[in-house]
Amino acid sequence: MMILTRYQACMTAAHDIASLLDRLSRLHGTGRRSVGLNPAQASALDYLARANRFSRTPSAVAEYLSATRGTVSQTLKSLAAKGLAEEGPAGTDRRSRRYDLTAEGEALARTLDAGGGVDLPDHLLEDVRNTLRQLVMGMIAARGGRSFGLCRSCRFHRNSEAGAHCALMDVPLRNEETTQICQEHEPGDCTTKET
Amino acid sequence: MMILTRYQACMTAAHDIASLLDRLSRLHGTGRRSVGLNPAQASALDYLARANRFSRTPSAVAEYLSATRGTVSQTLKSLAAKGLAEEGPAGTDRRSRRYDLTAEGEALARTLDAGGGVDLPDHLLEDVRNTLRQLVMGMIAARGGRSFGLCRSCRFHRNSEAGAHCALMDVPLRNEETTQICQEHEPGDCTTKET
DNA sequence: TCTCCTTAATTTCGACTCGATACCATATTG
DNA sequence: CAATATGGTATCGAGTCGAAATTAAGGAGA
Repeated sequence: MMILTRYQACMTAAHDIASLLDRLSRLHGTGRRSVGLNPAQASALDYLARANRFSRTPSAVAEYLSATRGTVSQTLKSLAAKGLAEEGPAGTDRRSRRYDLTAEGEALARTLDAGGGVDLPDHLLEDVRNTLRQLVMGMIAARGGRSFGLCRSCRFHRNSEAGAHCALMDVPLRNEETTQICQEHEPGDCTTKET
Repeated sequence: MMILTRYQACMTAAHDIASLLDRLSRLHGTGRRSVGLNPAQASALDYLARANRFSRTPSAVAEYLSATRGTVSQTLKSLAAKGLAEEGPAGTDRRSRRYDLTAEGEALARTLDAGGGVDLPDHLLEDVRNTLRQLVMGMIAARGGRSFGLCRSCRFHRNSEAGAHCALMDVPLRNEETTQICQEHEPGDCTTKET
């Protein structure tokens, strides 16, 4: 029984993982087809619900979802058409747009929680989460993408007595913003593993 | 820092996992767009390369990939048109078809190995594989799907001095068949964790 | 200020996926 | 021998996606 670990020459661990990811992608994708949103819209909605105000532009969504800006543009427009998001200017650059979720959008985003269909004992959920996180980070790093981590784990994050502060944008941060996704995130001093 | 494990009320581990799966799906999907095959064809090719002779029917592929028979029918036809697979009868039921990979198909399937873009140290790969396997099995079980495990881990698998044997189909098994995917697989006596 | 270059976003187009539906051929059951 | 179930296929429409072209705005340098 011990010889089983390499039971077949052509079945490497990497290949096996690729196959599992494949199946996982399909299971996950077909599971989400229920709330009136298609998978792309659901993904964008979920991201918008978790990203901070600097990171809700079409370009940021596109990079997060590994899609093109053109594709994402359509998706965001359709979310706006459904009344789930609102388009507006982002900052002083007048080319840049930002999509904020409406109240309905926020509500719908919360209902997507249970959609995963993951049904495992609690202690395994943590393992799964950490493993998936490592895997995502590895794949991101391999193709030179951004980490899209939480603001507070960023190397530009400062915490003074006046409150949180971003040293890159040089702006003060509201408290809840420090636990949102930021497109400018760069893995920091590792005081926390919630990247 | 210890309070971080539940840093935001709305961010459960299950939701976080769903989001990670989402991103993973997209990273994985966009990575495979290279060998002249589209993602669906690559998935089917990989499955055909690993499934035993009872499990290479359109219906089996459809259930494995969580797709409809209609969709899979197209995919398999296109693989045949490219000379990567051959269609033929499956067993005595004259409705049933079976797709076998050609030599070119086998060769191409092997080149898909490195496609995952997973770049992690070896000892982590095993962890990742096992975690993903558990996750897939959990999701399958939650929706009543089949496990599609390896023949030799099935509860119908018998091993006599005459060779391997399937107690469900009541047929003898060639040696290499015991390490292939079977659509009739039901998790067995757990003598091995390679399900 | 006037170019040249870059970047953000959108639009359009074609290839493709996918699910739904209807349909055909072949078992299987009563 | 019906009635029903099952494996597979064809077709259609909605939607995804990437590529390429376009528009608009910012920035750099002469």
